[in-house]
Amino acid sequence: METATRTSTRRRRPVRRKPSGIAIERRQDLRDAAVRSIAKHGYAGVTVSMICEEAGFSRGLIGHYFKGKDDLLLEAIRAMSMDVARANQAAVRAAGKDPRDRLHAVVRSSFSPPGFSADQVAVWVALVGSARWSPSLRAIYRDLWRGYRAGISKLMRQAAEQRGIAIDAELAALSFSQLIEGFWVGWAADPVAVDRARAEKACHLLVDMLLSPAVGPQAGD
Amino acid sequence: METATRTSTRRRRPVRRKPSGIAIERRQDLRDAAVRSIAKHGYAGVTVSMICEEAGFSRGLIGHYFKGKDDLLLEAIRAMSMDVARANQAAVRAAGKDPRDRLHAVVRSSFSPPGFSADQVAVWVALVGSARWSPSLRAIYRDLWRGYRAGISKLMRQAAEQRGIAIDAELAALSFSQLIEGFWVGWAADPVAVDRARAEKACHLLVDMLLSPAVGPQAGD
Amino acid sequence: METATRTSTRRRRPVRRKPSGIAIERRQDLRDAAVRSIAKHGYAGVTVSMICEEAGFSRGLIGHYFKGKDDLLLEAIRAMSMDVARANQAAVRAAGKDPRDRLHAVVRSSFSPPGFSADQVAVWVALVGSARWSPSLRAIYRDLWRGYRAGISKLMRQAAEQRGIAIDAELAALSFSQLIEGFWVGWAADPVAVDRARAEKACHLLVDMLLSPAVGPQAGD
Amino acid sequence: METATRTSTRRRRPVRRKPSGIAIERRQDLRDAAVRSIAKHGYAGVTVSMICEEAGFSRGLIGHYFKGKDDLLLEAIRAMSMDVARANQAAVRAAGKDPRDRLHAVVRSSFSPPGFSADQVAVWVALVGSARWSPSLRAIYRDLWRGYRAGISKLMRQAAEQRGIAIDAELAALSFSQLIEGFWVGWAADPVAVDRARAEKACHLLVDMLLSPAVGPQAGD
DNA sequence: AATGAATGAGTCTTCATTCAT
DNA sequence: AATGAATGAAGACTCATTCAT
Repeated sequence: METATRTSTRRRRPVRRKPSGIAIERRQDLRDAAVRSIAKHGYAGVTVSMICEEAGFSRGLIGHYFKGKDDLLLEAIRAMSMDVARANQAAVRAAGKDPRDRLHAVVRSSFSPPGFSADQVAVWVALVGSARWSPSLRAIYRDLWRGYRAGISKLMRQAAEQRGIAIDAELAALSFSQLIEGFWVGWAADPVAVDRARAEKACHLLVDMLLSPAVGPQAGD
Repeated sequence: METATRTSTRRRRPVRRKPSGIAIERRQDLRDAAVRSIAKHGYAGVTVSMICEEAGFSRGLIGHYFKGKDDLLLEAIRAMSMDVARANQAAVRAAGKDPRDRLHAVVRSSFSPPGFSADQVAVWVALVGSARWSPSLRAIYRDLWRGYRAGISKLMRQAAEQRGIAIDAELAALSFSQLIEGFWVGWAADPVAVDRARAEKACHLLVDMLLSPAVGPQAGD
Repeated sequence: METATRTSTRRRRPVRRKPSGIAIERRQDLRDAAVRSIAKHGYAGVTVSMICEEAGFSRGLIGHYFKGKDDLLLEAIRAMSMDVARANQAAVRAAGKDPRDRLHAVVRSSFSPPGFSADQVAVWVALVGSARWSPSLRAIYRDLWRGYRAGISKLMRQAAEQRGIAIDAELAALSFSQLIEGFWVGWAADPVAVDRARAEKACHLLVDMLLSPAVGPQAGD
Repeated sequence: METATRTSTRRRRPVRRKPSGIAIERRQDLRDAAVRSIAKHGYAGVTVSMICEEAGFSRGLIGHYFKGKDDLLLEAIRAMSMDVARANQAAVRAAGKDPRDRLHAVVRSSFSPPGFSADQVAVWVALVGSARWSPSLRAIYRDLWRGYRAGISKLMRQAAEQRGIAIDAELAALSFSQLIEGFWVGWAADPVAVDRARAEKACHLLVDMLLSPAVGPQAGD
């Protein structure tokens, strides 16, 4: 229904705004439930009821912690993205200083927990399959990949320099990121044909090939 | 080749011919309109109204030619898939006998019309983003890729034999297919970062790397 | 849910837009049902279900003929307003040329059908009680009264000139309009205390008093 | 006089005193906040959250002091009505003994503080616009007007006797009350067209006209 | 064969109320 | 006494499907 414009006068200071601990917890509960629900039913198939049931709360609760369904879904996907990104970063740091080792660490991280799980891949595929038609999802998607590729690109450049070869690091990073993404979406839809272990192996191989002298993407091609 | 977009020149309400001919044509009209609608609004965002309006018919018409919305959408995606497959096959045949040439021809075909168009990629992404949660879509997806990979695998084996190298042709085919799919979904969501020409270049490069002695996936690794 | 922006390409001409007779009829049905429903339950108390049931249709029908509940309610109130205005105009025309006769005719028209009915007064009161908080309703309200007062003001001026007295015609018209409105809202809430016949009598009397020499609102006071 | 708006200076969370005193004060706080909220959002648009926020308390507090939302709203409107009535009574008393002076004092009181304020008029209009559909509101409305008219009627009779003219005092009082109410609702929805000062002037004029010999409502007409 | 009118199920959202702390 | 977390009912809206013309 149409609402009048707020002609605010004499409003007292709004009652507390600080997310009060429990609020943070509930938002987290709902985000997690949303991730699981998206994984189970797809981005379009998920309903508020499903999420709340999954979280163990009543339907109306969502309104207390999120502006609406979209807001929650977006936050859930953002959180999942950040989890994946964090897992990669941790893997990189744990791999030592060598750029080539770090690249292989990213590959491993991309196909094993905590950066890779059935739910995470499913939500990622849901994101992929919706980003084209939703500006907000698209923004999440782009930001994540662009940052990711920048990191990979840097590692590629370092690894190439170290080995004394000249490569198109950006193109290498693009191949790297898209091969992983290709395996993710392929695995989500057909985990039999797109075996996880073989996918990882193929990615390791790609790194090796890209960093082989006179074989990888020559700078200035 | 018959692409979905080619039909855009079809006139509304064509003059009547044989009843059966009309039926075939109507189904075709609706399928094409469905493809365009999915490309425009996403798989979940498309409505019967949109499709019928896009096709130039009234809402109720769909019931005369399809069991329902899902039936139409499935057919539309199936048709799109077959168009893409046909384009690849034609490209392969046109490339001559050499298996390596044929692989490069598939790459070219994967990033240029008639096997590659904005609508086709969009619908493909819609398929990818829904296949996990729809048995029917999953079946379409799997059948297509499995057949595709079988063909690529065969070409990989032939090319390797020809060059006297031993490779894991299945793994090579898997990498090939998933890199292309990775580029497709990346391009759909971020065509700026995932440039079409560079994507194609990266795929050509992958073929070359895979078929390089002592670099590609060694059989028995 | 979030929807993508419409990237229209190749859209065919939309299928017919002409309100097809039956559409006009249904809109009318729904408008009438809305007026009755508002009269029965108040502006805020009315629901889409009530209106559709009152009209004898299913809940979903409203979406075919109106943008939504607000749209329908607005149209209904607008239509009611115009009915009242038309009734007044007809009464004025039927009253002959004399401006004083015409003013009395407006009074009569304001308290007898077709310009006055329980439903019309109820809807008017609903409008009065919501206009302050709804820009759209306010616009309807203002337009109607301003036009109304302009007409009354003109008649007042003519009647005064005819009788050779100088009055503040605008103030007279304002008094006239607000006395009638006061009686309407009073009658709606307490028809026993605010008797229709006595209300009409009081309004006739106001006209006479306003047009009495040396008693009414002197111009330039 | 106690007006609804005067309370706006009350501090949030006053220091505790006697339990009963606190309870009285809380009820008062909530009543005042309800009046302001109704004025701001309309009778139907007001929510418990709004009122509690306006009062500076948490949502749940209302349950401690009122049976529910309706109970609070009713009390708030009742309080506002009584404020207005009290303002009129005070004005009458302050005007001296002359009945005609007293009537003019009521007019003045009806268009100036503390009997007239934007919030009070707004809440009054909310009452007018809901009374027809709510037995409780209707009762408040009727009681108030009936008492009011009885007082005006008495003054009218006295003033007429004093001046030696015979009038229909009830009808005069009805005109008086409904003209004022008409101006109130008109001013609420269109304060530009229904100017406060001109409204007051028109009401003073009505009193004079009603009390003019051979012009006003003759007893026995 | 084609239309578009009508239906009703499904979903999101709002919000008064309850209640444990 | 006060808070705000949680519930669940109610209502608006969308849209696939049916069907009379």
